[in-house]
Amino acid sequence: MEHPLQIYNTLSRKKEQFVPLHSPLAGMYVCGPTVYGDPHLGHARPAITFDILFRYLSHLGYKVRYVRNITDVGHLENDADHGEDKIAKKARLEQLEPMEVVQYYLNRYQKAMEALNVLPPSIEPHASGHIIEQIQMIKEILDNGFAYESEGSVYFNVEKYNKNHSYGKLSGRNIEDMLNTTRVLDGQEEKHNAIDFALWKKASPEHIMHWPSPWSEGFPGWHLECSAMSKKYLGETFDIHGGGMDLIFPHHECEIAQSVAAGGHEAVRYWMHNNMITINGQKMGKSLGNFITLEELFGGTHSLLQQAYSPMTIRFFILQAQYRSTLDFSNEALQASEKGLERILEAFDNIAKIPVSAQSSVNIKELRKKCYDAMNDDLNTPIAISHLFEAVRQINAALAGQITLSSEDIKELQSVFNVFLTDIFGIKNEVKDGNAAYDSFAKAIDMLLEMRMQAKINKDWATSDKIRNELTALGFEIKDTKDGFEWRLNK
RNA sequence: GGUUCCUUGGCCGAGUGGCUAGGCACCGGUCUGCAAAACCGUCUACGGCGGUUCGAAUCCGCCAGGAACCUCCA
Repeated sequence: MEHPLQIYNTLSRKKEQFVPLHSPLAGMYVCGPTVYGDPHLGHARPAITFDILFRYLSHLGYKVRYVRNITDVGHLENDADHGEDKIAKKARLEQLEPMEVVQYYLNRYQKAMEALNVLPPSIEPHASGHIIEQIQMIKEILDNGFAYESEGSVYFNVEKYNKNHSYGKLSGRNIEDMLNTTRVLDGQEEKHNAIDFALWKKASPEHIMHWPSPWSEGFPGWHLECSAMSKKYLGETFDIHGGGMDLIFPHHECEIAQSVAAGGHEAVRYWMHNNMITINGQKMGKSLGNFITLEELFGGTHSLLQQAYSPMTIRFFILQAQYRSTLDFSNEALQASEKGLERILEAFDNIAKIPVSAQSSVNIKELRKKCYDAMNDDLNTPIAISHLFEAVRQINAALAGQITLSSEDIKELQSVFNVFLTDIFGIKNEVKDGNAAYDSFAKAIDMLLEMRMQAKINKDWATSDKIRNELTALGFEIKDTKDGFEWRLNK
């Protein structure tokens, strides 16, 4: 498995050669959603980014175990250790069982992910299903002296941990700054220090989700679930941990502290973080209320949207930016992606129609390597896509007879598009793929258009226009070409 | 206020010292009963000022503007 894949490690702040701990196995853990609301465009970014990584590592030959958690308990509102549990609040407001809320939004999340052609992870563990593992980890941290109990809750002692370890190494901040700048919030008196974070919280009487523990009837802190579940499924040390950049602090910083405090060493070898999707230059997110749900995007039902954007358009849009850059949402940008995607898919389809020549008049041998080089450079999908667009121009030129391609080169083009566009980028033709009846349906349309051709030959413009107009009204796009016709069903 | 980062042509977005990414839009052309589409071509940018260098979008400094994190957030 020789490959020069470099990935950017947030911890070292540089690109590093990816060498898994137990090749050919590779383990990756990515922070999944807190399922208390509809998935929005922001959720699509990490899902697609790490889907690409999952697909690419698999393509390179690794046996990848991809764990993406579901947060269904412990994630509090307002401030990390004091607000109401997000799931519980939603359940209270809608008079549902918390698990009904979880199941409802989880179903919607998974449906949206499937539409985006995001492969399901190998394991999708729920925080609430791993209370025992989390309690065990708290015990280890307590035994090692890095946590303290206070009124039924257990807190991580950041100051003590920082004496021999570096709290803040991932996010690049130092504890003194944080002691000076961390706000003191009401109800935090039971913590020794404002920067300490909860491992276990005693449940208040109105809190409906709680479990027994040695300290109180309560629930685990948010940061703990990822440490406990990654350890359970990927081991004490594993390869990649991913998530959004906004999780670096405090979430991932706390994960590092927890792992070290419990097991004596860090768990993660490569930390990867995707950047945010912005709207008008600002982060799209719940707290700002400026998010657009995926359902609204697919249906074009949000007031900011000029039209509906298909899941593949969204996917392609996200892949046209490098994952560590912010990506600005706009109708213009989405429409550009939609057009570009159509063009690339059409060319992909047309590879099969290229006339076979004895020899190629151009050299396409470098294409595959260029795509690999781009992917190996920290998953530079926009560069890889730009190479595919260069190939699109060659495909079109070959179809127009301006260049010639040998059957070997045509096969090579087909193969490169299959590998990169279909397998690695996960781009599919939304009309055709998975539609078993498509062929029969397509032949019926072809038949109608053959009749229109005949009418045209007879200069029977009335009939020819009638067929075109009525098909157009049904959502078909009819194009006349030099010696025939083309059509496409607009979604 | 602290920490970190960003500023590329009409829009999105690659690019880390010399070899003018790519997509979309615009404009021009080809094709065409009409129409639409498609295809081809064109458009040569790097916030401002100064510095380093034979040479800077790319390195350094200052200034301006913006963002993320420091509370939950992908």
